[in-house]
Amino acid sequence: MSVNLELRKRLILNDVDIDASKLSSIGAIDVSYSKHDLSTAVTTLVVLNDRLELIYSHSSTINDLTTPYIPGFLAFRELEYLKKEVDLLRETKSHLMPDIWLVDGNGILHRNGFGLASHFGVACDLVTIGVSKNPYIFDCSELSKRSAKNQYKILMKTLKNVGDYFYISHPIDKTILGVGLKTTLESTNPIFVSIGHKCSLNTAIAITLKCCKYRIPEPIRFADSISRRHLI
DNA sequence: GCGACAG
DNA sequence: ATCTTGTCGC
Repeated sequence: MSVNLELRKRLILNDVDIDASKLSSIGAIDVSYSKHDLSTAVTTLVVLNDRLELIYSHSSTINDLTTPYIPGFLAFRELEYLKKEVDLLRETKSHLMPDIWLVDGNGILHRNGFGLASHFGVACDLVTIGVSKNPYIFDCSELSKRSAKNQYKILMKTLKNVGDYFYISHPIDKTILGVGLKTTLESTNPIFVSIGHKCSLNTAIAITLKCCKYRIPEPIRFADSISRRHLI
């Protein structure tokens, strides 16, 4: 908990050294879990070039997973594994270090304004964007949760073209935390994009869109499918 | 007590 | 997250 607060002080919410028009590479990391063996998981780091082609991947098996997943505390479970993969890349293939990272989880679109993508960005000093497939629900009571879900349903119907989005604000202070973004013409459900670290929301949206051939951005799709394959 | 809640 | 199954479309 004290670690989180120390990291949070260093969070940066605007573009730092990022020129979306001349991105050379983009990275992603994903963790897949075994259903049969609760202590086993696989972490996969991928690097894609500016044409969204896979140019590097590395996977590590976790055999002693003990931390459970608790909603709102994803970073508590996954951060150490993401950090390990980045440290390894820095040691062995530093010339492949991506300009920007997509993280499977939210950035500031979070109860404490500091989700996994932000933790990861600050802890490793990387430019990160948070991407999640499901809406983050702030509300606690069943009643307000249901109304929040209904709100999302209504907002989803307003998305018509690729690149359309709706803002998601903090339920109390109303600050903008992220967007629900339509990434392909075919997809009914948006993805949820937020600032991770050292990146503005507009840049996060633009880069995420550039990465989408399908609903889920290519870097995350690659990391997800490779880590899942390693698990078998 | 049980299920739901980014993954 | 994980599992299954089926269905549609290229």
